[in-house]
Amino acid sequence: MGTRDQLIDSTRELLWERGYVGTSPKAIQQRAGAGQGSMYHHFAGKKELALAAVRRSADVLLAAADEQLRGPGTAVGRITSYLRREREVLKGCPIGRLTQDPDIVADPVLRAPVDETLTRLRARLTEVLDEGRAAGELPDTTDTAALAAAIVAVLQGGYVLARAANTPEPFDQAVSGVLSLLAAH
Amino acid sequence: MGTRDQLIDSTRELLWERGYVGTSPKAIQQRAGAGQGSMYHHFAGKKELALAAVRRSADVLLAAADEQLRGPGTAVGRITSYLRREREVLKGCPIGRLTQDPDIVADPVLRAPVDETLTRLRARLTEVLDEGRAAGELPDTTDTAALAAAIVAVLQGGYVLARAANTPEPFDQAVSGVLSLLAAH
DNA sequence: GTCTATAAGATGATAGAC
DNA sequence: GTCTATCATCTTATAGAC
Repeated sequence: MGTRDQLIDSTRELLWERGYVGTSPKAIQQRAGAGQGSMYHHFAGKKELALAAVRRSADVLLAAADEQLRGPGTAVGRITSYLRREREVLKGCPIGRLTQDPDIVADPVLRAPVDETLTRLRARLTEVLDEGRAAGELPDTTDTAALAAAIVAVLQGGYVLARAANTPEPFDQAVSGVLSLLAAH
Repeated sequence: MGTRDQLIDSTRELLWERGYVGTSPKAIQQRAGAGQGSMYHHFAGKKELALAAVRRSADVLLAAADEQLRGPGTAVGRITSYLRREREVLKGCPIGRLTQDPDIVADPVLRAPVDETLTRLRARLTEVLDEGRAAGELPDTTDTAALAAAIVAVLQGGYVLARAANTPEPFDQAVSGVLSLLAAH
């Protein structure tokens, strides 16, 4: 792996752990084992590097979601697999966490990939729910877009509760809560 | 209002807008209209001031939740009122957002009031759901603690989706999604 | 209680040698 | 491509006058 990729990966880790405001170019360089000159040769600055890192993390997130959502099984079964998949709950969501970063949200260029990722994730879940509704798993009256938003929100909010409590328990509870509602629907 | 209270209120605003890492003592002083000497006279430093600010915001949040949750009406009706209450969605949750702050989560003293607030909120919702279950609004088999976690998670995650999209729409969708599941339950 | 002065270290880059 | 200065500014205080 080249120095450029090392820099991107180190930035991805640090953005996940500390956010944009909490991540300094120096910290990125140290983790990547690169000097200042090297970093500023490959990237114009912190912002450009963050953009590359966020885009890569977004690709990874959507690919991981596809693994369960595009798999075999019923719609509700695939969504259950997705929600129950193993996660590093206490680390939170590498994309969702960026919405709490003032410098990310205030900058249209940095916010764009965050927005696009979560919007696509909701769209993908909506598709799965549409299939489930067509197959009779869900009532004809189901608002699939709203349900998709609720499911993604439970994930994102579950991370928040788990990090507050310093245990994955409330995340698991939230997932169980929404799944039992879904099953009874 | 005294200088001390001004400092706390300015810190509350800045923690909400920029988080702990993104908030400097200097910014607090400027917003409060106080000098350095004044701030360090009233508080030992940034951490102590943040602790006072978080505790006050926590009190406000729980009192606001009680307004709908302890009001009249059925359990599901009160929860609907709570979820549909007017909110500054794009600003996010002043307590929940702190879970994305590495210096907050890493410090047991700073994390404690965040944990306590969200835990109490879930407990309060669990009580309301227990009443609803006893009154026959919900099935006897309902796991009220899990449902409470899901409801709080939808709020916290709804904020995340709204901030990513820069519009309250996905927040409202997520709330609608969970409420329609709850109604059909 | 509030003010100004001072300070060691971090931040986010730029410049130019190699 | 990578390295080592260098730099202006910000950060988080402490010290002591008023």
